[in-house]
Amino acid sequence: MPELAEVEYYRKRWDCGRGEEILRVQAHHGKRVFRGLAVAQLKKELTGAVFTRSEARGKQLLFRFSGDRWLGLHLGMTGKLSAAPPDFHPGKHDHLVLYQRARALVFHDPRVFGRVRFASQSTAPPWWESLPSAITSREFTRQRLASFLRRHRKLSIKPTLLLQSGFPGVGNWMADEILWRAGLEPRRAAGSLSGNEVRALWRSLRFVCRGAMNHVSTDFSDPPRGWLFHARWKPGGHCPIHHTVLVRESIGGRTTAWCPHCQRRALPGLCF
DNA sequence: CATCTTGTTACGTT
DNA sequence: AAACGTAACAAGAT
Repeated sequence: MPELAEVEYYRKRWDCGRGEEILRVQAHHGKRVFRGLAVAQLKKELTGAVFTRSEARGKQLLFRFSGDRWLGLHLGMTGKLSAAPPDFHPGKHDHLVLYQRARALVFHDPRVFGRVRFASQSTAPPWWESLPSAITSREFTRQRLASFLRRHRKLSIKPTLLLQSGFPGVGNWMADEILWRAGLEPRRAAGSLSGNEVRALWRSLRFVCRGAMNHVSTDFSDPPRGWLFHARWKPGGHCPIHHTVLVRESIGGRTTAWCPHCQRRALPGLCF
């Protein structure tokens, strides 16, 4: 479930524990979220460490602790972070719990597609450092977008937007929202976009990412009225602009909702 | 009960 | 060598 803004929302759920020591770590070796990880070492090295700060990049989360300890989290499809009272008893899907004096920091993930990483080193771990720059950053230029689309020219634009190496944080609902606003058919090949269409896509990417961060990341409220978000999951949902019935189909293996009126090749697009 | 899912990755093919 | 398409992973909702 969590995309860009939801991930940022969950990151902040642990902010209340900043500056405080981890007294005890609850983690069960063998749970899927710990795949490839030495859980005993994580427990040992995080115990006694002070949680200092955290950051989100796309769907990736990195929590820093004193003593050069780094905890990486990915929330997968159903992951959530929360702060609970210090006497919290973990349930079946509470895979990692960091106990502090005043609270418990909980990582909960029923579907177990999420992932925990851990590193003990003076600089941020390599997997973090090599993440692409944010869509809302200065580095995300139209030229960079165009070259990414060229590299994946045979792939439909919808699954292209889901590639985290190019569009960090974009998930299924954001991709549909972005294409709708850019006026692009989701099945178009990434390499088939004209200059104007690339420009529209770039603007739409920035608009949707900024909007999602502003509206969703602080309190998990829904995006504003008029966003496709509100219509896309209802069968028979209507385009917020033209009230056309949305098409729902699987594209690149994911359910896609789109407006056959707005998202047509002959139209200039830009339903802002 | 069958089918669906807002994410990623492994694997075989192009 | 890269890019591409598909299946697989798991559990809960409908």
